Amino acid sequence: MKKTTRTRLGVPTRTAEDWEEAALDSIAAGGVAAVSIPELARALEVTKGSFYWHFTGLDDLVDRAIKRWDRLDKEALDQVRTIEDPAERLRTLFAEAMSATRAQSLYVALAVSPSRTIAAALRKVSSRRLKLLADSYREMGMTEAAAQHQGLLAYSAYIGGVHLRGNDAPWLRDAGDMRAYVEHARIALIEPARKRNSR
Amino acid sequence: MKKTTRTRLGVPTRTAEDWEEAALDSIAAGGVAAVSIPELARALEVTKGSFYWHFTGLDDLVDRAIKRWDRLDKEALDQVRTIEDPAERLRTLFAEAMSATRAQSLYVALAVSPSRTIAAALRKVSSRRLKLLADSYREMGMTEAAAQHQGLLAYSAYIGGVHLRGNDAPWLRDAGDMRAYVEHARIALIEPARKRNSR
DNA sequence: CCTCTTCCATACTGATCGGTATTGACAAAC
DNA sequence: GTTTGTCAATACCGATCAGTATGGAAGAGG
Repeated sequence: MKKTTRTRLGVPTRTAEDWEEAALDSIAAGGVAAVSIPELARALEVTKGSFYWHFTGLDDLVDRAIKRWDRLDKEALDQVRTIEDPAERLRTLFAEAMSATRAQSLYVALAVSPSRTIAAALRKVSSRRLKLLADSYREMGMTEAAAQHQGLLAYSAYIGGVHLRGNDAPWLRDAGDMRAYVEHARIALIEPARKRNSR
Repeated sequence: MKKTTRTRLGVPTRTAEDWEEAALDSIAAGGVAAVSIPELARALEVTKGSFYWHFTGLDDLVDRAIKRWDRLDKEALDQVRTIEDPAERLRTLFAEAMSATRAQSLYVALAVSPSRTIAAALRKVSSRRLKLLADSYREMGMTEAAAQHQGLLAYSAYIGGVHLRGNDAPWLRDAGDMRAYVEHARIALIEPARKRNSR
């Protein structure tokens, strides 16, 4: 037993993380504009009284939720970073993009936000992923410039893959076709970097 | 002199197209949730009284605005379709993605909408672009399956490119670097299709 | 058992939105 | 000049939102 969670009438009390998680769900579903305190309160089965105990206001919630997303993304990326073979690492990253997790939906949802702070957080996450991609290509023997560009291209394909999975698109519905496509993408985006110093 | 536009106190009266255009601007800037009748009215320098003369309600406006976007996208694509060389056609498409027009921003903004009708419109536009891409690759000698997958990959890079340009990202700020990247993408996404029947 | 802290409920305010109804001003047609 | 149709201003309604203020119930610690 670790930290004993506080309870109230049997059920555990809501934490700030609960609100942040609910906010991230809302953002992923309908964008930052869709985050509504009463709606989140209904989802958490509490009232606004709880919210304003944990947060100073809506901006506070959004900020901390995005910081949380940033942290989760970093952890997921650090996990991928442990894969030593750069080619396998790249393949894992791309396959992850086609799995359509909430983290991916969050990215596209935040991409259309006019907020400056959100745009900054987005740049931070993008930079991290771009760096991992470029590093991987560099490890495979590409020159600095080529690795940068190839990283940008792979990242574009990554984001585009998230889009393709969204909106229950009719493409790649079949699991076999999906595997074939991922293999196609691997050949197109990873294979050319093998044993080739530049382009 | 073509159709004499109606005027009022010297200034021309607002048309439904004016409202649709303003709505598309709002959608591109902040998503469908950002479309607000009072705000659009302020931008057009009229009041809601004008809006409800042209439209039955907010849904009506959004529907017709998206139909307009669909039409504009089709026209832009038909223009590209006139390019006879498939390789040059593909290069034009990709360069267009990196120009970050409003049409591109609209795509990503609509991608996070939970609406069914918007998702349907998005699939329609995507299918059209995917078809053009796959057709181009097929013309270059790729097999049906390879052309499909390569079209998906190019489309992903296309969408990702729009993302990269958005949010005033720090990548590819320099015009020279941008050209170098587009060239890199061309080599990676178009060149492999030359004189190769399959993959 | 008593007290203090934690967490939430309730009740309010002001602002904004979508939508309706009504009226009014201007332009064009006659 | 009169009429008719087009477009917009104004006023209003109900709903929903962010935010505040305050009271209260339950758990934790003594």
